[in-house]
Amino acid sequence: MAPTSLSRPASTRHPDSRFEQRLAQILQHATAVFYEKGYEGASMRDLSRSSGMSLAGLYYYFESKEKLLYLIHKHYFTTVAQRLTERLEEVQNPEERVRTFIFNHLDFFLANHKAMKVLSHEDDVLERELGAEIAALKRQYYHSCSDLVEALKREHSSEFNTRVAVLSLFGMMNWLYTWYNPRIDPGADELSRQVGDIFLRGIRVPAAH
Amino acid sequence: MAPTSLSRPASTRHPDSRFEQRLAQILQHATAVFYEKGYEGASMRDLSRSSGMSLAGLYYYFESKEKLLYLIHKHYFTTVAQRLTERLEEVQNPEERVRTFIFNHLDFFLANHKAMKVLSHEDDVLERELGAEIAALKRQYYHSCSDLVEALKREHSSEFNTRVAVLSLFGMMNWLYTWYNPRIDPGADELSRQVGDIFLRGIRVPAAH
Amino acid sequence: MAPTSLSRPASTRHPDSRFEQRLAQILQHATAVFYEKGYEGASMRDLSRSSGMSLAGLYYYFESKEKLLYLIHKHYFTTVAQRLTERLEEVQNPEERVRTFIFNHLDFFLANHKAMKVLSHEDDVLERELGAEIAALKRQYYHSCSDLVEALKREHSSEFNTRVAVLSLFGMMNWLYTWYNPRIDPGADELSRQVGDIFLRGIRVPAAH
Amino acid sequence: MAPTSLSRPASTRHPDSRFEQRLAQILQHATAVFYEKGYEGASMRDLSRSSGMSLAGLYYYFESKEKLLYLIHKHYFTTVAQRLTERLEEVQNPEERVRTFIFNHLDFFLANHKAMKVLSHEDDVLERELGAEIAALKRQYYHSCSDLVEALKREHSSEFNTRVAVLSLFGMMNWLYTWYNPRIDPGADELSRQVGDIFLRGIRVPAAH
DNA sequence: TATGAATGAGTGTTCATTCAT
DNA sequence: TATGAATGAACACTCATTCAT
Repeated sequence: MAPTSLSRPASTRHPDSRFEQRLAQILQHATAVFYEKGYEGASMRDLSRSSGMSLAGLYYYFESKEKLLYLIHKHYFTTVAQRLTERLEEVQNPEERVRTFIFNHLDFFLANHKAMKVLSHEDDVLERELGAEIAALKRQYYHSCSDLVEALKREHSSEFNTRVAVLSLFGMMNWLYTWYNPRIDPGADELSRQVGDIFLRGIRVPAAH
Repeated sequence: MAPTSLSRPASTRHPDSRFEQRLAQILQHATAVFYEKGYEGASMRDLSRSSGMSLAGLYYYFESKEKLLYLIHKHYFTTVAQRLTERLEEVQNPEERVRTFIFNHLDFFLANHKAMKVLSHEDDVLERELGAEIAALKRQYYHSCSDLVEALKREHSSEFNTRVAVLSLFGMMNWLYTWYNPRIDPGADELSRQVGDIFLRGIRVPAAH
Repeated sequence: MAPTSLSRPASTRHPDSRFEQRLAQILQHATAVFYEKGYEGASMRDLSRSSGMSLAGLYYYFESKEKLLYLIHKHYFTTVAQRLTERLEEVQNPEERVRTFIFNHLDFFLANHKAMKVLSHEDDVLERELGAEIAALKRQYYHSCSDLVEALKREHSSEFNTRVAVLSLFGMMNWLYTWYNPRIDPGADELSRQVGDIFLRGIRVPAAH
Repeated sequence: MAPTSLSRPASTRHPDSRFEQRLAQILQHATAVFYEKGYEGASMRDLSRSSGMSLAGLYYYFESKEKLLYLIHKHYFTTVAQRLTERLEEVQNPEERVRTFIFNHLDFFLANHKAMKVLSHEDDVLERELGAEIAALKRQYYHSCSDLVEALKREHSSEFNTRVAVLSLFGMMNWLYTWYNPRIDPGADELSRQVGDIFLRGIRVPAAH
């Protein structure tokens, strides 16, 4: 995890320093609190309590509550996108590549479900530069999915509205945070197979001619 | 729209009185504000400003900010469910009935997109009795969809996890609030056709034997 | 009960009119509410609720919350003082006259214990003219007691600080509202005998020479 | 003065720390404000003004207005009871022990008359646990007086209602806050002698036989 | 005679944040 | 590296009161 702009001058940090480790812990606690109470509903006092650090102490690690949310967004988005890249390197078949995207997303989603609710739910609270940066990350992630779907579409000579299809797929996946229950619902493997089935069968539309 | 428990004794109200009308206006303004800022992020002062009524004056119409959110939830959920019932009366074919559900939902969604974001986004902030009542409404709505899908499944002798399928469908539809853009995306008719296509094709899974 | 200055022009009132009766009822309800919550702690809404009259309606009968407290003070003080006058007319013996004062006070106190708590407890909240008028009433009542004690003192040729003695007597009597329990404590007759015993024995101090 | 439950963890406090000192100062200011305006009538803003600390700053020292009143009650009650214990250690004679109680009470009362008005006047506003704890303290204090009076009663073989007598004594003493004027009334020594005279002579009732 | 509707000022309390240490 | 102490601004909500009807 490598947050880019922190309150401390960059020159005094080195990767995986105690600073980074401590910050990562705080981010975890904060994620849990935002998960429970939402970003607006959570107070810095809540974060202080959950992390065991004093209110003032927290400000050594990030400069504002909003920046903290930014760091969370950035960390998880960077991570999920990076894993995706790694996994796609080993897959060539267009349909398998889409399935890989879905599996990667859901696998990460279920393993980090608190963070993923935060990312899904607190999508538009970041403002200005911070918001723009995260939005760019998301756009990029969206396009990496969109590209995979387009490739498949070409292979199948299908006809459908890619934008609607891809965003519907994101809807199926991101809405999970409202209903997924690990005790009764399938795990990442089976779930991504089922969602993949619905989506892939769903878009196999022979072009009309 | 008929809010159930208000500060005034029920006996002094009659349907569509000035009181009800004024409350309905306030609900509209409040919906717009919650849409913009979220429930937690919106202050009663924001509501006062947007509705043109004094802060104290608002409390004549509802007893708390939470009750206001409850009234919004209740109004829109009741309405969408009622329209569904009406529309389903005229449709017999199982597949058409599922398509009717989708169209009804998206039609209402797009016509009341601010409210629908509020309903989707502020799903779990209502507590205790208020929350339980709305949750019951939502469960009922979910089951009405689930029943339609089950009927179709029987007809097609398909095999799939109904729960996952139905909640994926809700995901496709409810996630709309994060991306739908009336200038570039299709209207309710076409959109519900496309979503319906993906979903219905997606679940047409012949039973293995 | 004849309050002196009300919001309605005097010319339109006549004694025991419906207006006076309604006001008297409101005063009773208000007394009960002030007894429970204190003057500052009670809201006009509480009074509205307890009297069954609308918030705005109350203002037809008195012009402010403070004036209402004034009316209560005035009514009860006038009444207890008037009864005292009547009772003293039939008693000549100095000691008996002091006992009559005590009995009159306690008899009234126990019969109107809610009001008496209000009078005792909300002693200094009335301001300016209103406060001055009630203070004058109380001073007069104090002096009527003080005079009786002075008369007795002369008869017995006792020596003691009259002010301290009389105010101690008032203390014994007015403090009652904090502890009197009708189920275990004696009634007005016996209680005033006991308090009278303590006080009268207590001040029978032969002058030193 | 050792408040029991504060917002800071007990482990980080040590007796007479700056925190305790500052809290004690605030308690003094608050006592003066409650004395002037009553508990309900005083606002947190009044306390802020009188103590020279910001409104929000006050909440660092106690968690609510009610808790503040509790701390005041507790401090003064604990102190007066403790002094009583010390003074009684040196007195054996039953009558002198009652006189010691009276002197101790009035001495403290006059030296802390603002606080004592608050304790007398805001007797029943504390609720639940807080109220119960203070009520227990008061009951204990009442019984320590009652025991002394009982002892005297046995010695004199007197007959009187102890409860009425003791509560009358408290009435004489606690009512002081409504009338005591240091410029014209006697000091603690003389005043407690006079009150003691009235009370002790008052209860010297030979048993009837 | 009484009230529904409304309000400005105020309530107790919490907010994210700062700064000396 | 971390915190105790403090703050101005804001929070949801209630206050006594008014006024057209």
